[in-house]
Amino acid sequence: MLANSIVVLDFETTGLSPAQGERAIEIGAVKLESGIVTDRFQALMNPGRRINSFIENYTGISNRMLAVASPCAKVMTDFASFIGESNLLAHNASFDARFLEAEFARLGRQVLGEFTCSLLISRRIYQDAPNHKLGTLINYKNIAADGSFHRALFDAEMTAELWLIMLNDISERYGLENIPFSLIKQLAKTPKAQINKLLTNYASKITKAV
DNA sequence: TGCCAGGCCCTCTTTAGGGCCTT
Repeated sequence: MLANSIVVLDFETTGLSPAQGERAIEIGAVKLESGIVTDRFQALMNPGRRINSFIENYTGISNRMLAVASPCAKVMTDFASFIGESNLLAHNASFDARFLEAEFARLGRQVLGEFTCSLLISRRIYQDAPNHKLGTLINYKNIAADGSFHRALFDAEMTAELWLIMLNDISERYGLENIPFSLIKQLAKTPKAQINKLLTNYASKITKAV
């Protein structure tokens, strides 16, 4: 079903915009290879300043926890080794991509893999869902959730499970055995009204090729 | 708590506005 590997990641941060000086405070990620979780990464990181009470309440991450965490530079250096040149996935990837790029830029690094977004795919595949928040989609697809949302590793794990189910649903709906990353990239930017045509045509080409 | 930002996406659109998502 999923031929290539991908790293599913999630950041907890001090706010919404690295351009406004916000920093990462936790990174969580799982590595998927052929649809199986083969590795995990989780670390809190000290942003060098206190976080506000909203972020403490929202994430459950306290200033006391961050005071004893490694600095962002150490954690992000380790994370760069973890992801290597893997392609990347996140729920609302534009948010996580901005923070990954910003934290890497502080280290003189660049993101090597390509991002895709489970939010954009879910809006196309699950048009009847109540909304497309991660937690809502987990309930919508009856995925067991035994943990705390808004913690990085748990959200990454949930995004990965949702991702595999989305790929499976696409596979079943259109009779596809493999869904290459290139098709996912195309799917994420195709208007909703053209999704059926895109996937039907792709399935037709695959069938003819076989 | 919900504004800050930014990209996507819909519509009462495209010379724009506002909701959805992420923390």
